[in-house]
This record gives sequence, structure tokens and C-alpha cells, in this order.
Amino acid sequence: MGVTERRAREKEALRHKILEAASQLFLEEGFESVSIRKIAERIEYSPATIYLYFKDKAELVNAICEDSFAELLEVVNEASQDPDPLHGLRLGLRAYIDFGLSHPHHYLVVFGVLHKEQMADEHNTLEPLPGIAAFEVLRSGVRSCIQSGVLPPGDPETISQCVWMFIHGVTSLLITNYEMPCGYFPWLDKEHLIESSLDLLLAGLKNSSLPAQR
Amino acid sequence: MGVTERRAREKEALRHKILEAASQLFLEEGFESVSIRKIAERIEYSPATIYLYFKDKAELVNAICEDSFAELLEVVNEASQDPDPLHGLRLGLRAYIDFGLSHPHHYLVVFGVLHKEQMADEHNTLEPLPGIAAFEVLRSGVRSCIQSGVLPPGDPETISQCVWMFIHGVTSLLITNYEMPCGYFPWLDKEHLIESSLDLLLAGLKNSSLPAQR
Amino acid sequence: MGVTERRAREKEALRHKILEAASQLFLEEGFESVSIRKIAERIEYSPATIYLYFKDKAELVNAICEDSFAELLEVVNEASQDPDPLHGLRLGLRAYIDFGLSHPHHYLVVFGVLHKEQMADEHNTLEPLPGIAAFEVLRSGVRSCIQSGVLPPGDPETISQCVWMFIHGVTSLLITNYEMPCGYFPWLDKEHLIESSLDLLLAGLKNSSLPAQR
Amino acid sequence: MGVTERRAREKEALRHKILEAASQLFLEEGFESVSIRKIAERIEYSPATIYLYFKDKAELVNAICEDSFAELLEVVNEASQDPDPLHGLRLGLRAYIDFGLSHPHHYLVVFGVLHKEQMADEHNTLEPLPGIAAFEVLRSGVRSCIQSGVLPPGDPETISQCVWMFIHGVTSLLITNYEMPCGYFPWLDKEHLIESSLDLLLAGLKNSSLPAQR
DNA sequence: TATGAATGAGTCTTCATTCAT
DNA sequence: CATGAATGAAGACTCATTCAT
Repeated sequence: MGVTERRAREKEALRHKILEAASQLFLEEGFESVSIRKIAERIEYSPATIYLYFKDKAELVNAICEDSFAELLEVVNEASQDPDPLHGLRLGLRAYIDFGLSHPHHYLVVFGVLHKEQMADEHNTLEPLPGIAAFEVLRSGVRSCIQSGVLPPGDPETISQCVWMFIHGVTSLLITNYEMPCGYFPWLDKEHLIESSLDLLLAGLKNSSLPAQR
Repeated sequence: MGVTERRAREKEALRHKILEAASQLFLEEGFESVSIRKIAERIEYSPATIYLYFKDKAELVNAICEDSFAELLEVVNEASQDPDPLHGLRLGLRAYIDFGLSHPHHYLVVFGVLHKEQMADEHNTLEPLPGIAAFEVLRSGVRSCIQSGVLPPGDPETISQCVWMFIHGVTSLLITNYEMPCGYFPWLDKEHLIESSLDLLLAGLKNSSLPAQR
Repeated sequence: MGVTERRAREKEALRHKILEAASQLFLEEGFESVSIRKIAERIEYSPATIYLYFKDKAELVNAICEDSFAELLEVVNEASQDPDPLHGLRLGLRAYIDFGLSHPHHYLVVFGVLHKEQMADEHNTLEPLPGIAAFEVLRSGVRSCIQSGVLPPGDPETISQCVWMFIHGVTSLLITNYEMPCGYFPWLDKEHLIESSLDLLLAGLKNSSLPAQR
Repeated sequence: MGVTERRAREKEALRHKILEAASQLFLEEGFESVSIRKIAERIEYSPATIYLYFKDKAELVNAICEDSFAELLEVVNEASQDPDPLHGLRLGLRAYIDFGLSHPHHYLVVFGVLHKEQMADEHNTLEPLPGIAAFEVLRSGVRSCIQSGVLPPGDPETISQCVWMFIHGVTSLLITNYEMPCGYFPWLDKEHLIESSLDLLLAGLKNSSLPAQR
């Protein structure tokens, strides 16, 4: 059994190595220029080997997404822990944005670029989105704020979804148009923009009371 | 004479058809799986024909972007005309979102997916982004609101950029995750979300005073 | 009829313009990168127009070859005119080499590179080679030298063919490996090489007596 | 063990087959109409397979050249071994010509057709030409003859380069215009021409004294 | 388990050529 | 006479994938 165990460990290790390599390539060269061959080259295995661990390129990409979501969840969750619920909320949002900016290609793949055929086959069912757990962190943060009175009453779901849309905008626009610019735009300092956005968002939250869908 | 005119019209029509087909493919299959061949197939012309209208794939993509920006500018500009500057601002934002939702493929291509490598080399320089004119509408709307006192003082550039990030988030997240879902997420009604977002955003604008970058 | 004449002249002029443009492209970009389109572009006519003057690309190339041969003939013929037959011979050979070096692509096309399918269809019959007239200049030069006693007796045909092979070697090797080098070779000065070759060749001619094929 | 070896042998065999096919196509259809596709078709493999053996078209062409040069060197070197240096020289020259005539496609590719653009970039630098070793055989042959007094004094480099030009002329003209005629020319017997050329050349060498470049 | 070899389908692009006008 | 529009065939090359070993 020692042998079996070691084998299993080794297998898991290689799987991990593949995902690592793929992720790094994502980061370095962008989504579309990541090929099985390049991944194989980087880990110094043959392309065929990758198919022993992932049935498909799609499956591989999916695995990366799931990992990304897991990491996102962890990051956001940890950041949100704060005695002051409003501050916790802000920290969580900030963590979300930072995560996106430091994993730009993953973020784009997971939340924006990947369309039907690439992902669909596995997940086009009614399975809950893998990122739904991360959203739940936000949702419960919002709920706490309302319950503790630091935010005015309102529909938590509406608020949460709006908040998500907003920070997704901050994250994705900064990724695609700030960090990968295709032309000149007089962007202000990134840090300044992020903090200003959060100020603006929190000011909105404190001064509005979004009712539920009628 | 009539002949020349008709020819020109027909030529323009085919050019348009190509752009349309390309745009639709962007939407249906994602940016990277759009190929000259697929476009040609869809319009039932030969691939070579496309090169009579666009020298390059890059030029084709560029044309899509420019068209989209022009239309966006027009739509936003028109919508913003209102005696009440704050109302005008809101109408402009709403028009932006609506434009994105009704031209999802264009919107994503222009604002989300297009990365360095894919952009034509000509535009990789310091040329102003083609969409900068549309942003100017927003910027001047914000300035008016501040000058007329309907919004508290603050740095117009900071505010405008934050606002853009927000409405981009609303637009793009609704496009990619609401209209093209890859899994289950308990989205609320779209109209409700848009209006709530704008409420939230305007509440923020009215109750915060974003200073310039220090 | 004035009209008809003018028309004919114009037609001839355009034909000439096409050949000129093609020749220049030959020179500037090499044989294989000359396309009908590029020719058309250069003369500012449409590609289709060229087909009104030449049925084929092959026919066009053929016309260029014929022109080249005609020019070569003229050049060599003129240079050979000298009271001293041996000197005339040398001048003719030198003119041949110079012609090749100043029309490198034409030379290669006419004498070396152009293979079966490109030229064959028209000329694969038993038609005499268009360049045969130029060879006749050499042949008669050799004959004169022998008859006038400045060269020892020998078979004029054998001598002429050998001489042609030699100067072809000088010309073509200087073209392909001296003027279009693919790597380092310690070539001596071109002028020095040409003159030395001719010295060597003439020394050979004066001191050998090539008999006819036995 | 045996397996690995057999595999290696098979791989080498296919590589060779590719080079052979390419060479033959060079001969049959001319340099520029040789395409990866045609090569693939001829060996009844897919085009992609060729890229498993050669990274580039350029690399393939390069391989052909190198192989040819290596063989040429060997052939010439062996033939030149003779106690009588002048006879050795003549045998070497004859071997050169024979090599060209029996490998016409290789010969033309290597010495005639290959231009700047087509050559792999690596070799476009100042690297010594791969064929320089074969030339060295000639050069040292000439030197021996002069030193041993069977040839009159003269500049060995000048002589060698002239000799090369001459035998290149014999070789290439016989290849392109004798073996692949495009029209009628009253060629004498090939063997007769070769031997006559060598007679003529040697007569020249014995009766001239080419000085070095002044 | 791992892989070397192979490939079919696809990528962008260019070309010579035709034909209705 | 001249051409604008169109295309089929071909160019080099890359990729995800399979399969025998």
C-alpha cells in the first residue's frame, strides 16, 4: 500500500504541475495562446501525457477555473473577517479586486471571456456556478451590515448583485483597459481609482435603500 | 452613373454584411474562435473575398470597433441631452448600458476581450482610444453636475472614471453572466438590477466627494 | 485610320509598360515574388487589364525572356565589332557577362531557373531557343579567329559551346553567390575575377586545339 | 533496446525520404514550386508530419544543402587523391561536374537558385558557406600544382576562384539547358563537351599566370 | 505510466484567373 | 478597352487529439 499511496501522491503532483504550468502560461501569454503543447513543453512531459490527467483541453481549463474560484473564495473570505461588518465588507471587495488584478487572465476567463462551447459542455446544466460560494460571502456580508444597522434597510439580494456588478466593472475594466491598453486613455493612478470606487460605492450603500424587486 | 452608385451601395452592403457576420460570430462563439473562414462561410462568400474589403483580420476587427464606438457615442450623446444635468447624466448612463445589452458582441469585443496582440499594430501606439469621445460625454456631464451644484464638489476625472468602471460592470456582467450563463445563478430581473444600480450609483455620487489624486 | 494607328500605338505602349514594370519588379524583388497584381499595381491598371495583353503569366514571362535575349544579342553583337577578331571575341564575352550582371534576375530566369512547366508549354517544341541568335555571334567570332589564324585550328562548335559554358559559369556564379550571397565566401574583387577569367579562357583558347567530336 | 534502435532508424529513414522527395521535386518542378504540401503528398504523409522533422521550410532546405555539400566534399576529395597533382586536380574537377550532373536538383538548389530571402536566417550571416570545405580542396590542389611547378606561378586564390566559376558553368549549363532543355539547341555530346572543357581549362592554366588582385 | 509519431482540421493569407459590366 | 468583384487553389504553419508501443 505504501507503493499505491506514493503512486497516488505522484499522480496528484503531476496533475498539479500541469495546472500550475497552464496557469502561468495564462498569465504570461494570455488565454488564447496557451496550447497543450506549450504546457507539455514547460513541464517537460509529452503532450500525450496531459491527456492522462485531463480528458480535454476544456476539462483542463475547467479545472483551472475551479481552482481560481476556490482561491478567490478563500481570499475574499479571509479578508472579510473583521469585527466591523462594513469594514469587513470593504476589505472583501478590495480583496476581490486585488485577486482579479493579480490573476488577470484567470479572472477574464472565469468571468467574462469564456463562452458557450468552451465551458458549456460541462457546466451548461443547472449546476450552481462554481463561484457561487464566493458570492455567498458578499451576500452574507451585506446582510450583516443591514442587520447590524450600519447600512440602511434594503433588499440584500438586490444590493449584493449590484455590488458585484460594480466591483466586477472595476476589476475587469482595470484589467482589460488599464493593464492591457490598446490605445491611449488618460487613466488615473490605479490605487487611487480603486479606493475612490470603493468610497463611491460605500457612500451609495450608506445613502440608498434598494427595495426588492416589486 | 446610376450604375456606379448602385455598385458603391452594393459594395458597402457587403462590407456591412461581413462586419455583421463577424460580430455575430464574436457573440456566438467567442472572440478567438472567429476566423476569416467562418465569416466567409456565414456570408456565403469565399474567404478571399473578405480581403477585398479588409486588408487584414486586424483591420476587420478594427472596423468593428470603430463602428461600435461611433454608434455608442451617438446613442449616449443623444440620450444625455436634458435640461436637468443630473437626469441627463442618468439617461446617458442608461443609454450606455442599453447599448451594451443590445449589442453584446460589439460591446465585449470593444471593451472586454480585445488584447494587445490582437489589436492592429497601428492602434497599439499612443493614439487616443477611439472610444475616448464617448467618455468625454460622460466627463462633461459630470462637470456640469458639479458646476451646477447638483453634485457635490469633487474631482471630475476621478468621478468619471469610477462611474465608467461601474456601468461597465453592470453592462458586461449582465451580458456575460446573465445573458450567456454558464451555470445557475439566481439573478434578479434585469430591469430591476439596472435601475437599482443606477440608484445606488447616483446615491453614491450625491453623497461623496471624491478628491483628486493626491 | 489615324485613329486606328493611334490606338495601335497606345496599345503597344501599354504592352511595353507592362513588360517594363515586370522587368523592374524582377530586378527589385526577384523572380518569384513578381505577381500579376504587383505588376498591375505598379502600372496603375487593374490586374484584369494585363490579361488583355498576355494570355498568361507564362506568356508574359516569355515575352520578357524574348526581350532579354534580343537585348543580349544586340549588346553582344555591338561589342564584338572590332577589327581584331580575338579582341572582338573578348569584348563580346565581356559584354555577355556584364549583361548578366546588370540584369541578374532576367539572366537567371532565361538561362537557369525557369523549368519545365513555367516555360515549357510554349517552347518545349523543337523551336530554336530564342537565344540561339546570340550564340551565333559567339560561334562566328570563334570561326573568324580560327580562320584568321589568331586561334589555332579546332572544331568551332566544340570551342564555342565550351566558351559559352565558361562565361555562363562566370556570370551565374557571380550573380548567385557574389551578388546574392547566402554566407561568407572570400570572394576577390569582381572586376579582377572577370578579367582574370577572360585571361584564363583566352590563354586556353590560344594554347589548345579542341577537335571535333570523334 | 532493439526497439529504440529500430525506431531511430525508422525516423532517420523518413527524414531521408522527405529530403529525397523534396530534392526530386526541386528537379522536376523547379525550386519555387516546391511546397510542404507537395512533399507531403509525394511521401504519402500529412504536411504536419514534416514539421516533426524540420521546424521550418527553411530548415528543410538547409538540410538539403548541407547534405549535398557533405557529399560533394567527399566525392571531390576522394577523386583528387593522385600522385600527380595536375592529374589530381583534373580528376577533382571532373568529379565535381559528375556530382552536379548526377545530383542535378541538389546542385541547382545549392549553387544556383537559392537566394537571400529563401535561405534560413541563421545562414544569412557571416557564417562560412557550408561548401567552403569543398572549395578548399580545389584551392589546395591548385597550390600543390604551383608549388610542384606543374603549373606556372600565379595567385592561387585568383586561379581557384576562376576555375570554380568555369566548372560551375559547365555543370550548371549542362544541367539546365542540356538535360532540361526548353527548346532546340544543337548540343554536342555531353562527354565530349566535358572533356573538351577540361582540356581547354587546363590549357589555360598551363599557359597563363594570373597575378593577384593588384 | 508515458510517449513518439502521426494527422485532420484549421489558422491567415496570396495568387492567377475569370466574367459580367 | 478596361475593370471591379469574385473565387478556387494553394501557400506555410499550428493545434488538439489519438494510438500503438
